[in-house]
Amino acid sequence: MKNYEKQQQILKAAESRFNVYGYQKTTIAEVAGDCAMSAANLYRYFDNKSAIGAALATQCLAENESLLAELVHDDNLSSSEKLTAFTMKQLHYTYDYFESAPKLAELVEVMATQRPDVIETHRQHTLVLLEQLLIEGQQSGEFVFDDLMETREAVQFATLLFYFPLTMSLFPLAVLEQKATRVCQLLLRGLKPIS
Amino acid sequence: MKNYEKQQQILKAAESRFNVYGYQKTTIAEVAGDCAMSAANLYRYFDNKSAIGAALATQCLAENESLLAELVHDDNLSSSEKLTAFTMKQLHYTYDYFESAPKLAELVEVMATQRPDVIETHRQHTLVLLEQLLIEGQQSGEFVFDDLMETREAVQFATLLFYFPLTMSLFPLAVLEQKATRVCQLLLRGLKPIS
DNA sequence: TTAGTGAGTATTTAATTGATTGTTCACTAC
DNA sequence: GTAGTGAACAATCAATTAAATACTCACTAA
Repeated sequence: MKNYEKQQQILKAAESRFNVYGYQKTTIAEVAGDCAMSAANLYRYFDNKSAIGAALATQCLAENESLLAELVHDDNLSSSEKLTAFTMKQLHYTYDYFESAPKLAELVEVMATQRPDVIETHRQHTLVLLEQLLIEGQQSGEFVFDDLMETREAVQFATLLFYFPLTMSLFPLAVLEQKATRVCQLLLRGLKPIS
Repeated sequence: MKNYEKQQQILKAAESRFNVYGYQKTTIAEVAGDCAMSAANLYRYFDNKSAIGAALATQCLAENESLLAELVHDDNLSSSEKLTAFTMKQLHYTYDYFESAPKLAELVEVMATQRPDVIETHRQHTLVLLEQLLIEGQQSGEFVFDDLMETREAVQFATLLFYFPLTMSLFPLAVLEQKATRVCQLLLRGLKPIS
């Protein structure tokens, strides 16, 4: 499809701009100009500016999700190790992002208010990954719990703070790492079979 | 002390104003006027506007702390019940505050940026209460854990989200209650002795 | 029909300015 | 010395305006 290629071109141009100048400071006209087209024509490929941002944010969050999925399906780790690594990976991913690409972090923040569905979808995806992790642990006898749905949400909420953008600016990374480790330890004790 | 009484008078006047018009929209001149003094004279009792806000916020947070302390020292509850109730109480306190006194909630938000020490002190206080709760549970044999300091912080961080002002606007109360219950259940399983 | 455009509008943003307000200080009254 | 004040200053806020920008549409070219 020609359409798809044009969309990708636009997204690429937009990403470059967003990276350097930030979401709010780049104009549709500039992005269109980079693609050698008029602003009006760009609207044939995206409904509005938010849609471009949402597409990029989704892409960026999907990248994170695939890293997490890799972890969940890693055969060299126990389920306990995976759970801790899962939280740590999200923590580091979020933290590094806010350090190395603060302008793209701005994008995520804008999306959080303008397109909460993007963030919510991502939360659902990580919830599914967490679910897979828990099921695997249960099947191997490493974890014991009653209700899968309740447990996955309990784990997510208990660790949600560690990849909340706001938290990143409140505590230094070392502190967050330490606390996250401890929370995971405690959660794991709660998931282990009563031997 | 005369000084102390004047301070209290000022705080009372300020609180009334803050409650109705909010922190940012009330002026020092107005508060001073309510106390039948000039703005200049008010500065003999408080260094600046933030100091008045900080004093009120501290007072407000101390009120919450005393409710929590009551809970921790309640003889009719098991330690497990206390831990859940502890989290729930903080959740409801924060939520109700943002519902019923949104203007005072604004005060807390302003303090979070202008006077983070006020919030941090409150966090330390609840940490001490949590510590007492855990010690009691350990002594009664209801809880088992290695490191008290690590555990109290793990519990606090795992439940911190439930009384984060930001969270209040992201999820409805019913959802937060449900998730908090589940997180507490999981944490309690981790604290229980391996029987 | 599909890809594209320039001109136009309505909504956001930015800049300017003027008024408020937080804060200080020299000073008075007792 | 203690409690208080009005006047002055600098910083902040509000209102107004001007400019930029998101988005639409009638229209063209292939």
